[in-house]
Amino acid sequence: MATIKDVAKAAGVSIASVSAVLNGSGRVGEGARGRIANAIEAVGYAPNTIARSLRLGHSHLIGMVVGDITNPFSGALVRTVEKVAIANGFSVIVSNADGDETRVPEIIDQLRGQHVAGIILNPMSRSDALVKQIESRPLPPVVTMDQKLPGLACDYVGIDNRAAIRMLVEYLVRLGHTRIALLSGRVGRWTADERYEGFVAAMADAGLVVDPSLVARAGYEGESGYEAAGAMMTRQDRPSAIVAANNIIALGALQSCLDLGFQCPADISLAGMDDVPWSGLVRPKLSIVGQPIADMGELAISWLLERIRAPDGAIAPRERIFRPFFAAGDSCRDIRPASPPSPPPPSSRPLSPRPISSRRRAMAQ
Amino acid sequence: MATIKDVAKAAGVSIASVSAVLNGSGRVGEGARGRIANAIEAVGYAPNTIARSLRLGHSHLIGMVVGDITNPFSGALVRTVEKVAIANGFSVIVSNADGDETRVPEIIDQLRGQHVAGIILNPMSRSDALVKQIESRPLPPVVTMDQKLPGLACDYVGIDNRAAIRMLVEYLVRLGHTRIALLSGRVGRWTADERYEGFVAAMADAGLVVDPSLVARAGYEGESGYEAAGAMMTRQDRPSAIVAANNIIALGALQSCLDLGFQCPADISLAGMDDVPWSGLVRPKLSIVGQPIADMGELAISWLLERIRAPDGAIAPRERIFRPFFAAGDSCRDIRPASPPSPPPPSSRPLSPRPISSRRRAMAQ
DNA sequence: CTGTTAGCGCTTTCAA
DNA sequence: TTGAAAGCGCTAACAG
Repeated sequence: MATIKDVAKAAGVSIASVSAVLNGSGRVGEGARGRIANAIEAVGYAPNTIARSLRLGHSHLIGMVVGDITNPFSGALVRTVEKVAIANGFSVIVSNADGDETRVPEIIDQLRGQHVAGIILNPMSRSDALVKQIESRPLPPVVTMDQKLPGLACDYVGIDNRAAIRMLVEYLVRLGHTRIALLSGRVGRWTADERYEGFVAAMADAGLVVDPSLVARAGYEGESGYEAAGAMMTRQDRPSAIVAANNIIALGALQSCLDLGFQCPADISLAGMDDVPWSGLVRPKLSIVGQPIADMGELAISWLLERIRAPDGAIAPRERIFRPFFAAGDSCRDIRPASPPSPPPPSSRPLSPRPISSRRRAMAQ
Repeated sequence: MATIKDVAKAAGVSIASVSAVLNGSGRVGEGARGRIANAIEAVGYAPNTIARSLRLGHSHLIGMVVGDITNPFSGALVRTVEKVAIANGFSVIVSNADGDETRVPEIIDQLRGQHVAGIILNPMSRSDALVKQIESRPLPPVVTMDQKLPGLACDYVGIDNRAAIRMLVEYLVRLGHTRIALLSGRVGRWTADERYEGFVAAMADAGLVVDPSLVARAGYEGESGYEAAGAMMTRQDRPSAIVAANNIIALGALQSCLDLGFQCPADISLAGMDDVPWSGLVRPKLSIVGQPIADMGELAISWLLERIRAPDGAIAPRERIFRPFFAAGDSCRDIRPASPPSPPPPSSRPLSPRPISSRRRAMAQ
């Protein structure tokens, strides 16, 4: 591997000059600059970022902790973050907690060891181990997503989970539904708890009772949605509508209903959170509340880069709660006894039929 | 950040002893060992892997170059690779070429600069820039996926793309189709070329002519599939069946047909490559030829780790071509004049109705 | 404008 | 069993 020394020798200059050229400080003369550029090409030199990092005291690596890399939500987020990071000379280490929040602390220790310049963190929960670790160890700049981390001087980017679920519940209520089920993630997983609480509050505000047996807290995976929905749909007093707390659960629930021979929305109405790339092709098209992933990802990485560049403690903790958006599909039935054919959606964001490609782009960029 | 020096001072020993304890060389006495362990805990020491990497000449980072991180195919691959890598003490840097093969060389240079221990590389094409770079620069151990890189002493993991497309064509031919279109990726993109050639060969073997105007080489993105299919379907002599060279194209094409008011499979038959997580919920369910992603990812990272641990040049280049599998959906119509209702699928792999969750797992793990 | 040099934190000889 | 010291490749004073 060619080093800066080789370049210097090939160009007949000192390593300081090579370094200066590499870092753009204009202290090098035209002639030398040209010879150095040639030498770099000739010896196939690529700067050793490890040595540079050691010298500088920090790397140009950014750690990104996602809950589940196979969720298209994560993929879209990673893509956005990576794009901005690379444009700024940083690389991204993606760490996948694989749905298990207890893995977060060890992932962070790993990242600490890599001396990453900053971390974009979905903490997933507020486990004791995580809190303890964060309190006891120094951390690089951090931007949290999905869940706030109180007591840590970091930024937070998220959406209002309660409001999001509320939009879903209110939509269903307006369609005449009263017996509404909720499928959410496991207890202790932050967004799952928030969405659960939003559900309870919205139901109460609508004057409806929450049947505890119609609330499942099984997990964010497709299996969970499939099984929980199956259990509810095979009961005598099955719900008329199901709210799913994420995209994967919703798809699992839909599959379960179809497998059991139910029609959607004829027999069961279904509404979920988060967009999926091919939502336009899933039949029936799901009514959803989505998150502006690209905007969120861009803000998160921008804030992180600011923090990395700013002197320690110069930036006060910031937070931005994005507005979720509603997109009506045809997975929910109007079951009011006598009523106009269709109520207006609760949000201004229209859902015209558009090709999946553009919908995908809307989600991914 | 505490360094090895701080630990040494706190323990009243030299840094050499601390290092020895950290690395398990048993040259340190009991007493010293105990004091060092305490000191490490007391100062909250985490080894600086950057310094260690500089000293050792290599990092515990693995670079992974994917074609398009938003393609669920990539997500599943990353997940598998990362899981195995972490279990072996490595971290993964994910680099996204974002569909643009000309970005691969610079990505590799980036990774070289990071002094990654190895690279899992989807070269995407065999561009001059890439070949030149690979010939002229030293590279860490490499395992290529999707496309072989001749002349490089590395391993290769892929599938037989021609055979995969052939399965699709033969399936359609058996259903009585003769006017079959192909939507593939751009010219120069390896898998796209291979799949195109497989298509031509399979058509010839079936005694069918390839209508050049029914072959699109627009790109692997959903937009491409949408537009190309739209153009073909609005012609007078539209095809009776379309073969899509990847999952995203297939979904775009399906959306396009539906938007134009065509029924699938009544008006148009559609078959594609690669599974998608929610394939069970897309209506109609697509007939596809898939790749055993998890197996491929696991082999790739295992081979890479072997190469990283082996002395230079100790392992001869290996390659493994996985068998693609066929999974029948109901997106293809039998248009033979008088015939039995349905032909047997060309492969033994059954496609029973299964919940998306398990299908997802089948794809992702 | 250019070169010399002191470290960044670590591992690893080599002496003691 | 221990410690001193060299040096991985780079950047940034500082000296010329």
